[in-house]
Amino acid sequence: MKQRITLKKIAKEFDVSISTVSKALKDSPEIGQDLKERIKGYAAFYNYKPNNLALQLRNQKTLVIGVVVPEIVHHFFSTVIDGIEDYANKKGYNVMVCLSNESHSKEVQNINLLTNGSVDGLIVSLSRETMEMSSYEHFNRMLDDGYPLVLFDRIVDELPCDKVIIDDIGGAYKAVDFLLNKGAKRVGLLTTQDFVTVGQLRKEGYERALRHQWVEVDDSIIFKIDDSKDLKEQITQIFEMEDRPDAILAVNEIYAAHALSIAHEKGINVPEELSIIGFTSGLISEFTYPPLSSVVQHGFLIGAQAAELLINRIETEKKGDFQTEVISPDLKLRQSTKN
Amino acid sequence: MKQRITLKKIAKEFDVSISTVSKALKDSPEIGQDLKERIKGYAAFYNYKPNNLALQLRNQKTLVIGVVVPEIVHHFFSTVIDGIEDYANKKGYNVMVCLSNESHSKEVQNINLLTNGSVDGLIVSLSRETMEMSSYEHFNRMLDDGYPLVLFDRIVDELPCDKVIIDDIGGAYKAVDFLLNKGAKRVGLLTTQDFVTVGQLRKEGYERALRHQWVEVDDSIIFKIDDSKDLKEQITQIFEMEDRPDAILAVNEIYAAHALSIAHEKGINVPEELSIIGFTSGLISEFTYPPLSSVVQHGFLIGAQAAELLINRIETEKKGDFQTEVISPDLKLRQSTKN
DNA sequence: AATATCAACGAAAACGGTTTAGAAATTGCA
DNA sequence: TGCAATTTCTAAACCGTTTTCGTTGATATT
Repeated sequence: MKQRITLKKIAKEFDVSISTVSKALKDSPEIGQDLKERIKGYAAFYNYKPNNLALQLRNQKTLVIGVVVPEIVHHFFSTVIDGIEDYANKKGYNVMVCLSNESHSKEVQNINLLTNGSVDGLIVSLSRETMEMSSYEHFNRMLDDGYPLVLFDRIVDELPCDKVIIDDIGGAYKAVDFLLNKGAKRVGLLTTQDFVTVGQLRKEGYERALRHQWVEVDDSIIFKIDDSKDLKEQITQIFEMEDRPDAILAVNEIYAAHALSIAHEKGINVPEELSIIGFTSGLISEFTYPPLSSVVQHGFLIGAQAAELLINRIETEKKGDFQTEVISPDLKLRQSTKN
Repeated sequence: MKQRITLKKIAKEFDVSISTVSKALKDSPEIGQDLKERIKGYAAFYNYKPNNLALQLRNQKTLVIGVVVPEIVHHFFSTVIDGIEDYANKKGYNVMVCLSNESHSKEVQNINLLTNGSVDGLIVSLSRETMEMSSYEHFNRMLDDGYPLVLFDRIVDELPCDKVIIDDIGGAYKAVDFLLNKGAKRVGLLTTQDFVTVGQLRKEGYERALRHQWVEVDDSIIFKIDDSKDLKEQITQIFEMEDRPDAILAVNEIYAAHALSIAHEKGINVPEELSIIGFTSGLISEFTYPPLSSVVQHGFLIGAQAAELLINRIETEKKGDFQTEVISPDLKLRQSTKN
């Protein structure tokens, strides 16, 4: 790194003190007009920019917010980051992104690193491992240190902080309610293993919608995918059962898209014989055949909301009285349902 | 922000000097055993962590690399960032991501901000506006300041720095060559307007492959999409011409997916009557019907390569002798082509 | 007894900036 | 001429850390 120009160097050049230069560049009335202008000219010529680290150290704030997400190659998370960036930038903040890759230790490492002074606060979505282990000491440490924290999507009740979540129950309810209203008799659920919170909540919404219309919940058409096994194979079994569903709610886009393509292979007509709705976060649903009706999550909004909560905490230094914002998903109807 | 514990506070507590505390915590042999242990215990109890800003200021390095991309909600870019993160983390660096949103002024702002001391170097993919304006002074400034720069994908010859690009010509060549070998007689090109570099290069590869097999280039089946107009409408026209192509190379995933679904609507069989290959960067191609054969770009590799080049520059402080790494895309065959 | 060695710690500079309090030098005014 | 007021600048503290170079006081060496 070539030596950048500093106040000290300018001071030496003009044989004045560093503080004089500092004031001259800030156009302080304390400094004489001619000297001010000569200094400014010199600084402009050498493209002087104050060193951020020095400022951050002195001001005890960085105007940076840290973001830790399980992965970035995922439409939902990148949309959220987009929302965070947008709001943060408007407020003069920058964003530092770290990935946990679903690993607990990497998450701990990232949190510790960022809370060494590099940021003013953190927005986090928990890694899968962290949730499975229920191990949150790293967060307690940073909260102890006085760093504000906002959790989104993958949250946990134990941590005292602001949160932003999707109304998963409501989203699933909306979808199933819609399917029933369009005449579906046997609505199946294509979901994850039980320990995934999101899966639990969407199942809850699914069941509520059924009960609300006096339909009995039938566990034989609730399919829990094991991510460690072959996805296609597991989904295929759904269509090979004797009394198969006439509608399916899938808790994510990939499951929905696979269900659709396998139905296609089996010669099952969508949406005539089978309706499909998936939770979506990406672009896949638009381009399947037929395009998938979906429960769309507003990632951008979630990010913006999280950033707003965080920056409020940072700037007001208010502790306690934490809130949980709930963002409602919408039903986007395409052609995989009878509309 | 609650006041974090510092060396100074520990020093006051034990009534010793700051340097003594610093040395004690680093287990220096200069400090007596008992004092060392008492200080360490105290520090551990209060969860002491050295302030990063202070370290960065003193060491004149941040171990942070800045990334500026046009957008993050785009599978290609997020994959690249993933690759950058991966390599950078292995080398002990962290990543700060900023978005230009395709805007020149925002890009300038980001570059200026990051090169105020916050990072050790930058990885950038140019915004559309910057390319259209051919205005690169902000990069020249940062290069003048001695900051290393690596450009990827959206690059420009004028800037003296390392670069990482995709072999667009080769990718298009591979695809068209394959189509011809499988018996296609009229291979059309679905591309962007002329000013997009990527479009130009892929067209070049397309033409080379044709000429290499002694097929004449026919401008009437080179379709240049105008992004400001309706996409579907423009693509529909392709299938309404008298002598329509029997194969299409699309320069991106969206064009390819739309071409596929419109062909479907028109009752054109894929791949029997029409083969389609698209350049891809996302997940769409996997889930269309039929799944799209694609030219896949290795975003992760590109990111890792860019990070490697940058970190080398940072650590060796070598100037000049810049290299351009070319990453070759591969042909991923699915069912939209006769295989 | 004078000197060298050593263990254990402190002072101060350095990184690059801001800011408060104060000091010269100049001016204004009686 | 004398004093206050003003203009214009400097010194120094501060943010938190590392590191070089002392400085003690005690013990070992001759």
